[in-house]
Amino acid sequence: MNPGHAMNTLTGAARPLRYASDAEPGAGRLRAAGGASSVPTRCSSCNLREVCLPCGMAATATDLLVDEMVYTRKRLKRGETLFRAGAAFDSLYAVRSGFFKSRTLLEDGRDQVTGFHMGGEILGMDGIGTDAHSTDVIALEDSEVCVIPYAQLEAPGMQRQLQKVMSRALVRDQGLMMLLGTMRAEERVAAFLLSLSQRFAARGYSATEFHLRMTRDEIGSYLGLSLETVSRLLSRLDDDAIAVVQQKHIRIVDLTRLRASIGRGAP
Amino acid sequence: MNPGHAMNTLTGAARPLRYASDAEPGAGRLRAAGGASSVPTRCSSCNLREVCLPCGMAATATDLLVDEMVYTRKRLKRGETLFRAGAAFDSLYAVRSGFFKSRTLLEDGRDQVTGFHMGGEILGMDGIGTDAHSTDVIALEDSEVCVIPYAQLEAPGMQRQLQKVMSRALVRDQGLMMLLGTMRAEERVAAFLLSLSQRFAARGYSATEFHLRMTRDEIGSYLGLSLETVSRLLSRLDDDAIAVVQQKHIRIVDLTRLRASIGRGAP
DNA sequence: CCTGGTGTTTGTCCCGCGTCAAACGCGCTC
DNA sequence: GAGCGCGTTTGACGCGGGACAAACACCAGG
Repeated sequence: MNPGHAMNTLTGAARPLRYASDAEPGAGRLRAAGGASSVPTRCSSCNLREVCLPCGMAATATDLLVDEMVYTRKRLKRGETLFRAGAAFDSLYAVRSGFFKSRTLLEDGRDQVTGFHMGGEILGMDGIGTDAHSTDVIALEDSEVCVIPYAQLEAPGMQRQLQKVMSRALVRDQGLMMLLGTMRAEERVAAFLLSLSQRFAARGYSATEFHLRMTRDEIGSYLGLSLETVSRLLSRLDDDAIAVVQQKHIRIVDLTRLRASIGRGAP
Repeated sequence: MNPGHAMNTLTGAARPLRYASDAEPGAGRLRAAGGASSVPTRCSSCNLREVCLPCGMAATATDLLVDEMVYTRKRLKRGETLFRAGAAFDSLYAVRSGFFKSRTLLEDGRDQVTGFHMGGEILGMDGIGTDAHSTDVIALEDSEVCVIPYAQLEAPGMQRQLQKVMSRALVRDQGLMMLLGTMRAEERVAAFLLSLSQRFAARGYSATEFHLRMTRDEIGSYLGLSLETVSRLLSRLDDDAIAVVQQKHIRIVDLTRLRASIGRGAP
């Protein structure tokens, strides 16, 4: 249908540019419920090691290194802030459990949700360049993170790994820019659901049935739409029997048609 | 006017999140015309060292290191491609002279310009995570880049430096997301011009008078607008005596009002 | 010089989505 | 259980900006 190389989907259909997933290809199913222990965490025994920062390192070379990595944890309750824009940067954070949003603000008061983050993803990379964070990160449910002091990230293997994670974040952002720049409202909502679906699947949860942790307002902000439009389009997906939408509970019924609703086309 | 911390401008007015600038704060004026020599380039004698990747390293520690860094160059003519989405990643590129656009495509044929790049900026970081590029990068005028083989980037200082550059790119993208997600057409065009203005200024060119290297279509794609809307709004800036617009030549007459046109407000 | 191609400007139309408004449902606390 | 508040849904309306179209400016080549 198009000359160039087939590339870059937000739909979960094909190649790279899976715009909202830091999860690695090879990441199988794994229960990510989060144990009860409150001792410092050892990477080698973490159930997220396949999707987290050290991911790939084991295969690479320094398995021992991963074994020895131990981080302190931090718990956050729903609504609490992990860090704020302007705050001094000193650590990265790996999400162990829970769900976060990140948010950027313009000085005139407008703000936008720039990402939603779940288990295994790395937060705080926006602070590396300037030694200060440029976003707020807020827990959308009770959550737990590993604190990774940046000064401690010296193993050369880790450096490479972090660069990979950052690079993937860049590619993810390009996907979001595509979404905001070229997609119509209906497509944005579909792409959003498909992205969540993929990411839940990569973490061992159902790809077709899940709970939204964020409000319509937050979805709208993320997608560059009003909350009413988001609500309307979710209702339409329900009407069209593509998904069952009951408040924050989503069940995708017809994944094929959901994917299809992205590639061009008026209702 | 707003509770939170004053942050994140796209306007050149204040703090971080200068959304389209990889240039460093301390980067003074420097003529970036590009010498005539065709020998391999030594970083220590490059006129872009203050805005390029090694920037900050000299101050940091390993000045010798920078002295010894030598890279091969590559020339591109207007319209030529530096790399394509899907191509194997092996090098980063530092822009020595000229002007580039990067572009992402969706498999249904839609594409979007995701960035414009000028002297001192680093291209190709999208490939680090997956060992393959996810964007096309194309020269908008005759240009020259330094080729930096990724495998060669091993000095720990360089690793840190690259992380900083990548982090800043992440923050820059957040700025673009804000633009695409929350700004009205008029604001987008203003923010775009202000961003260019800053970046030219950081490189020693005039902040108020410059040539656009890209077409209206490319600007529109970047800003999530149609080319007609871009044209109309540039005409309006001219009518309102905020800028003189003659084809691709821009002269900003009233920087204050241009900045003001971003913070909320109907025409 | 004229001619064709590409990029830009400007006009007209109209629809997608933002805005305003009202009613509803769920989960609090008391 | 009653009352309240936040989040969601649905409707009505209007406008910003996309789509289409036509005329114009600039440049290269014959």
